[in-house]
Amino acid sequence: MMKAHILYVEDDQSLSFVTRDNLELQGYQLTCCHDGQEALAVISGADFLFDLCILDVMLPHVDGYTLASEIRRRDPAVPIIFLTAKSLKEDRIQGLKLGADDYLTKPFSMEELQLKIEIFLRRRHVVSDPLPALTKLGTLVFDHENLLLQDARGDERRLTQKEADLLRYLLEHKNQVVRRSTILEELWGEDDYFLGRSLDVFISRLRKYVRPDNRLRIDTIHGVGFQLVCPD
Amino acid sequence: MMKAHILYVEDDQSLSFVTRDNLELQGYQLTCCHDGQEALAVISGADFLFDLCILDVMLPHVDGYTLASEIRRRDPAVPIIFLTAKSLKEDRIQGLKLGADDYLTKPFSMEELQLKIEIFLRRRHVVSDPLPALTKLGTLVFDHENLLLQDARGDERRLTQKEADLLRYLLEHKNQVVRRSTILEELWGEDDYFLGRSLDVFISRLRKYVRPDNRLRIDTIHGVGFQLVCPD
DNA sequence: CGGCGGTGTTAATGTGCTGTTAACAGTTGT
DNA sequence: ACAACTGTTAACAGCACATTAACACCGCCG
Repeated sequence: MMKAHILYVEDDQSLSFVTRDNLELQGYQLTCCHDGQEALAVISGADFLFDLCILDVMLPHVDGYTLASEIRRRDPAVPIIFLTAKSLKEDRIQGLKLGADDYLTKPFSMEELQLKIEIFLRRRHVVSDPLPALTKLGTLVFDHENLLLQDARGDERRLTQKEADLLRYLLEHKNQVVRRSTILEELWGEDDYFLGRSLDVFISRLRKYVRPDNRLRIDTIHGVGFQLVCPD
Repeated sequence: MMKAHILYVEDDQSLSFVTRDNLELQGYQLTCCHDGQEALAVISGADFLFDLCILDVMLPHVDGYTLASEIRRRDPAVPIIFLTAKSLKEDRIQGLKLGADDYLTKPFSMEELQLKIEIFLRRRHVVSDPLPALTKLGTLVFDHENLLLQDARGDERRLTQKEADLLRYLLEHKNQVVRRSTILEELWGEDDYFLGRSLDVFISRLRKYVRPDNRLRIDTIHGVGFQLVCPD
């Protein structure tokens, strides 16, 4: 299985250092941030979805709760563990309501953190997924189930079924050349001149939709078909 | 949708009563035991798997830890929440190592327990939402059991069974796109043109009913279905 | 370089899907 | 039998979307 990718947001540098060391030693791939804004930028800019987030509640600029709901907006399923100095019941409840999956009170033991991380990661691929299957497309988040395409700023665009199907098809064959005729057979069921022109119209629209991430392109392979080009 | 089946093992009868009442009100199906042996018998005898287990650590005859590993032997994936009087770090860590997924220290608040239950059930998708008799829908209160919808001013509207079923279905999938065909299959049992038009009539009515709260919308996803949009 | 077929893009078009109201039919209770 | 209530069908208006049209452009072939 892939190394689990963990986002860790903590403004206390010395604690952050220790924790990072420990978790990396456990074989996790860590991305550390020191304030909420940085974290948001990292999430928006990443080409992948994190497997788990560990957030300090007290952060400069953007507090942990706000950060958590921003993260949830982009990936409703990712487990979030809050770190907090307070251990008041009301704070815990507030945090759980706002989307935390678990709570750890500072000072915490590394062992306990590791155990809690394992608990959530263990379940990561067991999920039978009625939660929308989200796909990262560069910095965009594509939700085929809900026909939604979200850009790095969090703006959502609603797609039609055909648009979503075509985008998914290209995504399933990203960085590969797909033939016009294959797409038409696959998504339209037949292949004639006019449906071909229809396909062109759709490609044109998708190009507009993916423009927010300028590393994404849909290349034309003249006389053959198209190729969705994207990093990773 | 299936009610979530929860095993609750607790030897303190008065606490057990309160908790049971609360959780059943939330729409969970509870099986209560008062010691470890009874719990083991129940698990062995049941012809279904529990969706979640809540175990007191201090139990007569068989302690919570032993019980937990027995449960795990039968169902390695079921989430287990421990209830404990102690809140020592060593105890928590010990518990987590032995297969607990979360820990709650007595005395605990019912709200926190409910939230923690939800966190684990959500991930298993046993129930995307438990179906409490009363559900808040923005400022409205929806009582599916009694077919009542109450607005912010306290005015009550009586719903028909189908209206209530449809509203509940949308609520169970709020902020998700639900397909016409799925709704029809689920609530009407079949999917043809006329039933589809019937569905439109019902959606039209529900739109009227939820208008008192202008943050609530039922969006049409052309050619696909509907989406109940509501805050939180 | 010149032509032709393939493609990009925008706008117009028409079909099918949806919103809504009202009539209708079936059921229940009186 | 009647009234009240519920779900379905009808009818018509309105809209969204896939398709078609139109025109500009490009790249490959001679």
